[in-house]
Amino acid sequence: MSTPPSPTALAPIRVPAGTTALQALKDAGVPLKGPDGAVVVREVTGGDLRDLSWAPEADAEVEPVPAASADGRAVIRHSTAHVLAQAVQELFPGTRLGIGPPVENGFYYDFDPERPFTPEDMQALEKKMTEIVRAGQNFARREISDTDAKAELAHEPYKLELIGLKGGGAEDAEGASVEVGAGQLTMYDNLDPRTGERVWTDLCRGPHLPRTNAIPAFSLTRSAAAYWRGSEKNPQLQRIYGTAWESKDAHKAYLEQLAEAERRDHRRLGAELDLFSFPDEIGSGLAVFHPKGGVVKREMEDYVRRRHIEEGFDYVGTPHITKAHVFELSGHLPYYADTMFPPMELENAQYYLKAMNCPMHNLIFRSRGRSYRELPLRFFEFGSVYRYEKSGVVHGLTRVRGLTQDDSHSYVTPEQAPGEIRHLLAFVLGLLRDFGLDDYYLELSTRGDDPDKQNKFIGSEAEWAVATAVLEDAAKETGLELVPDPGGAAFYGPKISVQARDAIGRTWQMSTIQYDFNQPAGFGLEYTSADGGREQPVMIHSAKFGSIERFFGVLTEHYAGAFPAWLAPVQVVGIPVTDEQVPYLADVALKLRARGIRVEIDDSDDRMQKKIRTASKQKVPFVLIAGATDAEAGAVSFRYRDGSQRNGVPVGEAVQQVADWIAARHNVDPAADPPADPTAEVPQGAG
RNA sequence: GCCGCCUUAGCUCAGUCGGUAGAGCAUCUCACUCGUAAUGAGAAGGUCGUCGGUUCGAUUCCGACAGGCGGCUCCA
Repeated sequence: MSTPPSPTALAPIRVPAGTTALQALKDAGVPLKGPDGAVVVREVTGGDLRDLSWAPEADAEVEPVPAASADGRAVIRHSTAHVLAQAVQELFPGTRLGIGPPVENGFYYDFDPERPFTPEDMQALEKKMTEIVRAGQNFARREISDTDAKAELAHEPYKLELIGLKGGGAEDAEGASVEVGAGQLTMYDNLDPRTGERVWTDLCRGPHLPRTNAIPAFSLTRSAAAYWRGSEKNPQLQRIYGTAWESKDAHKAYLEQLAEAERRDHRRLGAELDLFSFPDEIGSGLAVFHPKGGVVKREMEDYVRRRHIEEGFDYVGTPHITKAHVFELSGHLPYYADTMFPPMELENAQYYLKAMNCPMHNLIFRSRGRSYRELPLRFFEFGSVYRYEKSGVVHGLTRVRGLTQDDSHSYVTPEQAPGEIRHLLAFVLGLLRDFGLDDYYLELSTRGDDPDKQNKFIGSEAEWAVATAVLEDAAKETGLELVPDPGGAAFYGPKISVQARDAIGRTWQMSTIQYDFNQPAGFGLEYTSADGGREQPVMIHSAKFGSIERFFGVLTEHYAGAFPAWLAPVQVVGIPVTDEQVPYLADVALKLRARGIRVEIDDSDDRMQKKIRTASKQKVPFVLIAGATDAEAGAVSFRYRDGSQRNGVPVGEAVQQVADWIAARHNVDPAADPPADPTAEVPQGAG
């Protein structure tokens, strides 16, 4: 009698003809029990996910996939999406089906219902889904000819469209391949476990769990509209999102992660911590920074200004509005006129609020003759730009209509470009580390090869190839993960962007470095080379924070408002045990201020416990408490942000400790240990 | 921009099946002087997002607009 192999480390199993994969696994002694032990299988020979109800016609090899893996979760989620669709069609007969793929952390299914779903509908659907899951219906795979499928799906126009796209390079449609695949069409029937009767059916390439009751845990999360096949030109369907996991614990952990993300939401923390707001009177997407947010912003700006000067940048300044002509020269206007604030007419000229700074820097470059000896020439400024983001996309500080870029442009000879890009990459990565973001990867955005998108890009194919190679080489040298982003380049050139993962595993696009050979041509930029000839420089755009506002928002969420001491709006709060100690603490505060430390004394009428609570809710890094005992001893008592304490610290030592911790940036911050993300996983595709 | 939902005090929210509103926190006042996350009492605070319509009467019903939220599309 052999020990049943573990599902995670099992050799391929032979499935004899005429046997189901399920039976073969049972015969091989693979444990197939209860929802938490759900096992799914993969056909090794085809490299394609298949399901347990599949009966191969000839010998085939299958291997189990652990439920707690990306593949296993995809199967669970896709099966749950089917259950959702079944529930929708039972409760809302006549609803047409779109597609229902697994996505990161869950799944969705698109529907064309009589009317949009309400929150009450969602509850009813979740209940119906639970019934279907409990019923333990079998998912049965059935191969079908195109003709038969079309007949069977005559009442499902969207499915018919998918069949029409089959094999014709239709994998572009988000998730469409999940439904139809490339060759043989398959239908999945849900069978009543007692009667074997078909209760529901859907066009799908699979794979699925063996039975609906192999879905361990799921819930519906939200509903929203989505364009059919992802195009604005198509009608909108109603999309229902849900999540499904291999165990109740994993499901719970995910829901807790969502709650944690909500607690960290910078829009909520911005109000709670009095950092910034968005007055309606000013307009959507236009932030104002309050004094406390102003401190954080100023620390960020001071840091990045100092670093640019250290790295050899020249600090320049340019106006907020300009005649249209500069954006014609730069080539931006045809692409972005719609997303810029509309022009102002003045004295027969059109003035635009600037939406980017590069053209202005080009004019500084062009203001006099330039020599190769000056290169690399590096301009930097905090450039405020205004972009008319569509109303539906404005989001807190991360997507605004008025923003400040820490924008720089390096003008270099083509030979200097690789070195400059390496230099910029090192600069950017060091900056992110100093702000506590040390988990990141790079994305290389190129023009790609989608023929529909090529007219967006200017410049020759050869120039693009050179630019892309330079960026790619520099990116590879960092040793960081490099993810391709075909089609994602700027119209004037390819770019590298740094994607940083925050404390709870979400990724944010931060800094960008862009290689541009087009604007120097448009502006007629040139320098005199060593042999007296005229050469065209390459310009390299880079923004380290990207936008100050956006970086601020991401930092707020990364730290959940508990900024490292050097960034904290208030670094120290002094709390007297009784009013008697106010003058004593005021004296301590003077010593701290002399070291440039931001300190406040809470001399309100509240009790000290309340003051501690207030300081704690404001996420102040250091609370210094002084009572009669401390005052007599010339000491203070620390209460750190994590709740730990250190009593009776001599004032001189206390001041030094605070100063040291601030100088050390994030590394020694007592609250710099955010909870680990239990559900992090590699993002997965829709198929 | 598109679809859906939402907008009541500074904040978080009750409430009015159409007869102009209430709590907690915050604020202010007074008392309390207290050793590591909420002392007590009192006061003040709202033309119920804006404009229009229906109605004897609209915060409530309808419409438009503004702003917000969740997605989609977009993101130089």
